[in-house]
Amino acid sequence: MTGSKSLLKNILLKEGLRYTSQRQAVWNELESSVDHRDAEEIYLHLRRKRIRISRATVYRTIDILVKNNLVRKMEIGDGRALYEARIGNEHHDHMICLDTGTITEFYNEDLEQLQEKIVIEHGYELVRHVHQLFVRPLKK
Amino acid sequence: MTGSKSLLKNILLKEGLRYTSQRQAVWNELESSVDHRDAEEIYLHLRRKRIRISRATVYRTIDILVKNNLVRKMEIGDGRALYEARIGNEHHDHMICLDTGTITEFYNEDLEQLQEKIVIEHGYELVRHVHQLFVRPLKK
DNA sequence: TTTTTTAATGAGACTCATTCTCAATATAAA
DNA sequence: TTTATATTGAGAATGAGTCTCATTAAAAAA
Repeated sequence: MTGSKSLLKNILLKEGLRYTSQRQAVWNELESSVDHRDAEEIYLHLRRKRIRISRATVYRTIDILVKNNLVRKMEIGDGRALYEARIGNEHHDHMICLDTGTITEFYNEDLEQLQEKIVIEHGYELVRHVHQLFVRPLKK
Repeated sequence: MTGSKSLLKNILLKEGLRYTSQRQAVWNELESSVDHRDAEEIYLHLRRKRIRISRATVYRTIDILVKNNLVRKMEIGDGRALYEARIGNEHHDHMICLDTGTITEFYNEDLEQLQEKIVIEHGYELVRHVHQLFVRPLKK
């Protein structure tokens, strides 16, 4: 059994859910891609590969993966949500180029610590955060 | 003519748009509230006050206000967009309590500067950003 | 002022991502 | 195997937001 297969199986087990080929297919799809994909793309790509799956199942599976931290959900304000596997993928935030749509990942330790500090000063603990920088190329 | 009335008029003038009672009503509604409201709330509140307006006009007016920096749009991931007037309201980001839904505004100069720095290091300039901290009350 | 021009509005149809329903199917426990 | 029940698929439903187009109302022109 491959690593990714047992990873998914363990999570489904922990959640008391059944292991199905559809759930594995969605996870494979996300895990094997470095891009940020939306649900429809995942659905279409699986169908193109002759995998029998419905949109509903794609959405339902993504929910499970997100709740179990295998996948991160991001919304960039155009109505759709994009997803990326967290596996082999350190925490990072996103920079979105308004000219080209290019998404660049960034990570800054000072920023992370500053967030923690701000939250604690307000009497809270940080659960998660959304940090998106909408940018344009610097013209020289 | 009150300040807020001439403010709106000036913006509509600049944009080559007409001044209407509906546009004024939407702006009044946003400007007089400190809360973060969604379009439906604004629509219902105006209707309750016997103001003749349609949902379409509420959305169309909010777009104008957002484009002209009178109003800030924020999406917290539940599908709706929330709006707040920028007037008498310094730039800030949001901390959203997952237990109570309470939205706390925060501002931190170091954070702002760090963002600018990160973006420049990647060869971009910052146009706008979304920074939301999802939190829970600290238990002692 | 009154008329004319044309932008804005309202009602409801439409879109699009996502969620729901429920009969059929497949998993895994017995 | 059989049984109990979780999962699936197809398509209906939802809900925020957008679009259409006939009607109305600003404001420019007369």
